[in-house]
Amino acid sequence: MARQEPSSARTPMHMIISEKLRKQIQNGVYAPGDQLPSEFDLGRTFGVSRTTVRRAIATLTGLGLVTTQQGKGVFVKPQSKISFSLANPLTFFDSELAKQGVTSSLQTLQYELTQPDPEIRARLKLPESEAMIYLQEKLILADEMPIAVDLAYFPEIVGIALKDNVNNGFTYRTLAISGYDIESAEVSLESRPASYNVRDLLDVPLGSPLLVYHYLAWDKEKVPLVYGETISRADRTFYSVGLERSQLGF
Amino acid sequence: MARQEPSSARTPMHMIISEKLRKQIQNGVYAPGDQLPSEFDLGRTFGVSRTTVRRAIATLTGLGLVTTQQGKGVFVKPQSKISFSLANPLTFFDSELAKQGVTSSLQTLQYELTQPDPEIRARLKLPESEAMIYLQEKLILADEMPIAVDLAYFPEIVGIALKDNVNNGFTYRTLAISGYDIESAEVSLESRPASYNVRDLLDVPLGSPLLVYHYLAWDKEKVPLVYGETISRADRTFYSVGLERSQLGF
DNA sequence: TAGTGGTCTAGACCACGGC
DNA sequence: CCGTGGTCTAGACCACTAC
Repeated sequence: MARQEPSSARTPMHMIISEKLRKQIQNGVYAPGDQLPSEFDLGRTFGVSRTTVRRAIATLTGLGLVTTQQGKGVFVKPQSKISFSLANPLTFFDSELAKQGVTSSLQTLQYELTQPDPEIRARLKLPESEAMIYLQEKLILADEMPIAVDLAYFPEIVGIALKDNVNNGFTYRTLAISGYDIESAEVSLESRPASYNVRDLLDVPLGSPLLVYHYLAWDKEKVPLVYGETISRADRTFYSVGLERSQLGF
Repeated sequence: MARQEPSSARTPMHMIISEKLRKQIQNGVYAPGDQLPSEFDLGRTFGVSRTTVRRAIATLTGLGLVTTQQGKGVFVKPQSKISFSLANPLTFFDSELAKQGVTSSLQTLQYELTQPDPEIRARLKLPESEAMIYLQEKLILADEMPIAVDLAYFPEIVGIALKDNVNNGFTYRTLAISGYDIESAEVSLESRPASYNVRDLLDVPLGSPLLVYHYLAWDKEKVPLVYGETISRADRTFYSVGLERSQLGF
């Protein structure tokens, strides 16, 4: 039942197909928002089974070029990205996004006292193993679409003070209002594939790349005030910052 | 020929299988470096076809948890990441990586005069459309394995001055030696899926996440000295930086 | 030579969207 | 209702690795 050409061409058919479609998308043959031919049609035009076409489409999905919608078809994805500030991505994020022509909003999903993971406890330098923390979970929307989730962990004392201001503005600003002044911070950025938890919140396929911004902030006495992670869709966001001579590493 | 249970369970078999394996990997049932059962065996134990097993394995590959090796098997990937400095990732990168217990080296793939893309020309603010630039392409190795590619674009005058020092140290330091002092810079970070070009250089599967670090540096007169991109394997690297109060956005 | 993953087929049923 | 993508099968051949 299986048939395979004498492998005159070394490159597999699914790759030939995905490359052809990729170039057509890049060259504007299919514009953002356009629908690709159906899997059945593609199979007929390339003379391959539907399985092979699906393999090619899966590649394009992995490259972030198309999305599939059951019952409708395969569509070319728009590509624009939103900029976050690396020095402080989420303070004033609303005005910053407005500058980029994007309407934004915040949604606090939860704010609760809970027991921290050992890892979180270590980062916040909490000595006792029974110490509790406040967890704030927020959803960041741009143009009505969720683009990021923020998880912030506060030591209990800090968290109590924040309680009333939780819905105003954002982390660093909220801290300042409550009388906690940040003196320094350590931030880092990594990329991670989407797992099941965030997949639903951010409406992305499993395994698609996410940007994870970690932040740890201290007061004058080097006491940790907050640790957090902002998890954003890598296909919709990037981080940037300007650096002066004194800040460069030489 | 096709058989499908009455869909008592709503979740597809390939997802059940990938989730089961994912949890086993997370719980250490399969440690880093371990080999998973063969596709044939997994199909037998789960009572599904090999195609379905392969679909599950593809998910795990997308999550960065396993790698497949033709003729050998499926293996659990080790997970450690190397830190780059965000303020200046590639100056002194050797000593920085040594601190992390990693031996590193640099390999200049090419250094040549060429005609820039319109995008590069715009970033370097080159007025004439016939202006040429120097392109430096470098491979960064950690523990003998390629983890990043760096593409640096220099205006012609700058590039000539650099010619003799190209193999010493790295971009910013090389510039300083040649008498070009950087006064300020704008850097940004994004994540992008691996395309065919970098796939071979970095030895990663197509579509796996990459971190892309963009840098644009100017002298005192705000004349661009270099624009570049450092493209690194997201499963092997992250970026971090310390910030003082004055640098925070408030 | 045996065992592994990589590619591919022809056909089935299911779930969803829109007419 | 039909057309779309989502899931799945049983079996084939190829390419690579190891013994």
